[in-house]
Amino acid sequence: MTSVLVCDDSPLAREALRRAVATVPGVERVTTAANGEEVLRRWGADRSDLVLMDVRMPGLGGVETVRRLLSADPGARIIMLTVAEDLDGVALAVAAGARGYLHKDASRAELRATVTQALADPTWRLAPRRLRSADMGAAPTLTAREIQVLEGMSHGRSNAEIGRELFLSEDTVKTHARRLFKKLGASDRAHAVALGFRWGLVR
Amino acid sequence: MTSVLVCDDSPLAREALRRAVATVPGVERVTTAANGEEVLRRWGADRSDLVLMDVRMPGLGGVETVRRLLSADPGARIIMLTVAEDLDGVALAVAAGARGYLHKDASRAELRATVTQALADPTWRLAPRRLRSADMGAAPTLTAREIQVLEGMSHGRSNAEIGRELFLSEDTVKTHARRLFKKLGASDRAHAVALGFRWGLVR
DNA sequence: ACGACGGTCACCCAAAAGAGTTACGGGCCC
DNA sequence: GGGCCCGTAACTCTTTTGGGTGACCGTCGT
Repeated sequence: MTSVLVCDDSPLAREALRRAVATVPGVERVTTAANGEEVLRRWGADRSDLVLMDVRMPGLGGVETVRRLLSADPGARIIMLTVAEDLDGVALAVAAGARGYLHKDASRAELRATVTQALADPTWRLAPRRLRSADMGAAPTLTAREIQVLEGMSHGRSNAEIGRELFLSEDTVKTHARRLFKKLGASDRAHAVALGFRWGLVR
Repeated sequence: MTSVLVCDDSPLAREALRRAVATVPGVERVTTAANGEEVLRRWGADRSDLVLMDVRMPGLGGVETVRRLLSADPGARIIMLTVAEDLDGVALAVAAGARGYLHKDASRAELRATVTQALADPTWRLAPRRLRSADMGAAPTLTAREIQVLEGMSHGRSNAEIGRELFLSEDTVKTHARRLFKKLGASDRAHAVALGFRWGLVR
């Protein structure tokens, strides 16, 4: 009987997650909880094979819940859910023993792939090197050039100035800019800079 | 009654800090806060002799919290906590009036020594010249409106979109934008967003 | 009562940005 | 050898931005 426990304080997110997880092949039961306390209570009576849990929750936070759950049951498999702003929390949760994490913007396919993998392989863990705060979650991978251009933007330089600085034509800078916008999902340079900060790509 | 206030958004780090600080000779009480807002709220009712605060926090950033705390109470003694990557943030916080900083991987002995020193000598400051890299004096004060506009920019919205969102004309948004650029010393919106992140004005 | 400041809006104008498209050479991986 | 990605560059065209300026109305403090 393969069962998964989904925990999120938002009823909407919880329900969406429940439905998504229920479509994963092999999953026979999905239970839900609204907070860390409920997860721990439920765990006493009924252990699931996998727990999906939001990092940020009222009351017992996600990290603290991971700690307690693992001290009660060292074999528990936990995947954290997170939003971009929460990189520190994810790092702590993984340090505390969570197996991996999913960005809340992850596609349904991504979620299903991760859950499938975690269920199939009880030893599965996210490769630790991917947990550097800079490329956590669905962190887009920018090339060195793109990061240089993004940094130029974050210092208030125009495309022409960035070009002079990097010995490139302005047109080339604009090409890099367009590509990095696309990768980051940014609508303009201000947005790109903000996302760069949020992803830890620039400082 | 010597008391210390510890502020970190991560419960794990907060608790570890609390325990470490509690072992410092002379410290009789350690209170905790999870974010900048809580520090400010708590400060109204109950002033501690020393504040240890993370630079990076959700909500009010560490730098902005330092500014507000000191404008409420110029005598407040604040030590910033940081990870290695955050040197600019530390420099800004110290420029804003924090007395010094501690690396998060500082040994417990180092932490205790620094806390002891800060408590013993109310005038203690980290040698300021060591932190000049990003120094630019006083932190800019943006109005609520200006911060709203800056936030809009950080989410990739155009001036017209920000206007619709805030029920303002585009021209008014542009006026706010021009003014906040001036205050921040920004050359364009991307630069303004970057400075907003560096000052802890937005996230 | 006066001035400073903040919020609102408008107009003009030049510069910059961004989207779309094409193109070519160099690595790198199957 | 054929993709695929990266870096480079150019072209056109539309939209947006940013600077300058002026103006009116509140509020707050002196």
